[in-house]
Amino acid sequence: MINITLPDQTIREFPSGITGMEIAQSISEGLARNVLSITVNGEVMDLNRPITTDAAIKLNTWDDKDGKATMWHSSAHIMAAAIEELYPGTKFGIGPDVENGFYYDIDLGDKSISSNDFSEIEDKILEIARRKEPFIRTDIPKNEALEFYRAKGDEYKVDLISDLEDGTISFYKSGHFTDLCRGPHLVDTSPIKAVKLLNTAGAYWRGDESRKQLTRVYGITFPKQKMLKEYLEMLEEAKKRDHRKIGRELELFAFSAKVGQGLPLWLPKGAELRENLEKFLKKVQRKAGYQPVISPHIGNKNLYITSGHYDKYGEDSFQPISTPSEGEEFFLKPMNCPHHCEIYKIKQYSYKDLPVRLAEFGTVYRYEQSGELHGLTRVRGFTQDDAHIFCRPDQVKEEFIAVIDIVLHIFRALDFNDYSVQISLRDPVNKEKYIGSDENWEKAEKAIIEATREKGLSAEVVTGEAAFYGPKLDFMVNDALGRKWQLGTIQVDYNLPDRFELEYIGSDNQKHRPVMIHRAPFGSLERFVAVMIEHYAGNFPLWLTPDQAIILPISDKYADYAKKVLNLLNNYEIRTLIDERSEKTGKKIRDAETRKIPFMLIVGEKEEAGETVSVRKHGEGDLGSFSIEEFVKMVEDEVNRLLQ
RNA sequence: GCCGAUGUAGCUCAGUUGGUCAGAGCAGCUGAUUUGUAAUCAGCUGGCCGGGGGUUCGAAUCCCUCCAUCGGCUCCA
Repeated sequence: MINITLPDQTIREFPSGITGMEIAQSISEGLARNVLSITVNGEVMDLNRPITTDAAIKLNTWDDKDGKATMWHSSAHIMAAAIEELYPGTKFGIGPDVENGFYYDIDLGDKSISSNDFSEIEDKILEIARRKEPFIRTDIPKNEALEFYRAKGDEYKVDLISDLEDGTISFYKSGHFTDLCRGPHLVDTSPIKAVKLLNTAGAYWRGDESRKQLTRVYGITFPKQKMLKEYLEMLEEAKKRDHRKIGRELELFAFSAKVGQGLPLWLPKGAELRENLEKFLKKVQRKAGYQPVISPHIGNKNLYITSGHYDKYGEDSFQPISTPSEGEEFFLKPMNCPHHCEIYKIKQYSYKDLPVRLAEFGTVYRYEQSGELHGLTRVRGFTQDDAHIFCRPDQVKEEFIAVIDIVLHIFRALDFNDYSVQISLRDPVNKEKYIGSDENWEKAEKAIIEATREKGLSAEVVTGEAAFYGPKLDFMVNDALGRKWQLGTIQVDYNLPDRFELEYIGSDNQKHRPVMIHRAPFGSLERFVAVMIEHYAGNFPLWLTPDQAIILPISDKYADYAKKVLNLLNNYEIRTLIDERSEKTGKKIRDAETRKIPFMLIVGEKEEAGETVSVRKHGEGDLGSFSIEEFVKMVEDEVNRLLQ
């Protein structure tokens, strides 16, 4: 007999060799019907694998992440089986589950699949699912496995197996389709009740640009038809929040092919929004001891040779601008840090002067690959809320923590709760990608890890994601469709101070090298605004929104009073418009609601007589009659409440 | 950059197998209306059907190419 510990810590005795499915059946009929996989001592396994030792287990259903993962992983196999039936000769790469569904990378030879073919494949998947094909696991010695795929002519699987350690390799067979796979899988295909193929994409074999591009087919499955319907509705809703759509509707920004792709044009409303954000951050930074600086949009090639950017990115940048007579070469500024290093060098600093914090909303230009451009989140010209802190080595941790505080303060003010934190370290096996000594890197990475721990942030550590000059702490958020974007970033850098030979005079009257912290809480204003638009679905907080109120006169007769109200509100610095069209009030309200203006002030006979406004709040409705002073106070109170 | 898809008025979209197929709604303009909490009525303007080339008696529709956009991949200082 073995002891099985259930998630509620109760321990039950079972005969050795019992399976997950049998345990589920012993608990309840319903659980047995819904269970998808089992986690045994932290490892997700097939429900029909015997358990032979004492173990802590968890039975995973659709409501568990691991249950969904098992379902989707198995679905990928079924999709592959369907594709193999419909497109004989297809070769298969990898087919994992992902956050929302699964994909399979396939090589169709000279054939291709497009969304027109999806319904045929979906039907075939459901047909296989209904056959209730069991997933049968077999372990095969490595050389036999290689033989199997060599005979089949599937070079991708041969490639995968060749990289595996010698020994036995597990395979799963369902119906006619056998796949190299670690598992785990469903007991059989029957839980798959609804399927939707989402899109196809090109994907390089093993993520390597120099290798062949396979066709990646994305799909998602559900145990109930209704869930698929809900998922598709959710996707539709998410699309409504897309910043590209709202940006057009609210006239925030636009692109022009004539100006150039990836070069955003900020329209008046968008510029207002952005300026409000900038004002907010400038205030925060001034309080935190930052000094504004301004540097030009281009810089001499030598500047970037010194910084190392030329070596690293010179080839992939906008190509240099040459002066007509001297042939001197200049680059469009891709980074502010080299300029800020030179600003630091203008003056001699004592150890008592540090830290020096130089801040600039610096617009930078980077040649992003055309296929990478995406609305405002990935552009070729953007403005960083950049600053560089030059400090003594003993100040690094304290300064780093202060920056984390600024980022968190900003996220809190903007109601961004759903972010993740990532520590990006150097890839220790590919050191040639980076500049600087091992010693400097170790110090920098240690500083980030310690500061993050001290702030109690739970950060994911990813190696190989560091900048070429130093490790980073990145703040990531998801967009409406779940795509991850990096916003704030804080980087510790011992290398650029070396390259620029930055110095300060220590208490020992000797020259010392400062440490640099690169930091940008928003990251890029463009990207930040994009994410903000999606976060608020265009309903910005009152202090940020371009237009805070709109006055709606009932008829032309009250135009004079409306203008009087406008003047009063302007004096109180409430951003206010008037809708003077000879439209009915209902129409004016509708249009103001569509424009997502927070307050509508309706003025007619009563209001003029009583020196009041009738206030309607966006999305909420009529709030009743207010004197101008009362309304102003309400606006100010709300702004203060949001910004405190 | 790569794979795939898309591109019709400012916006959202119709346009059957190439043959009155250049349309609708909203927006805009003009006029009427003077309006009380999500759409007043009427009239009108507006498009080289992304650009260029080709096939055809004839192309929004088929082919080639370029550009842009969308979904991914790769990249992201």
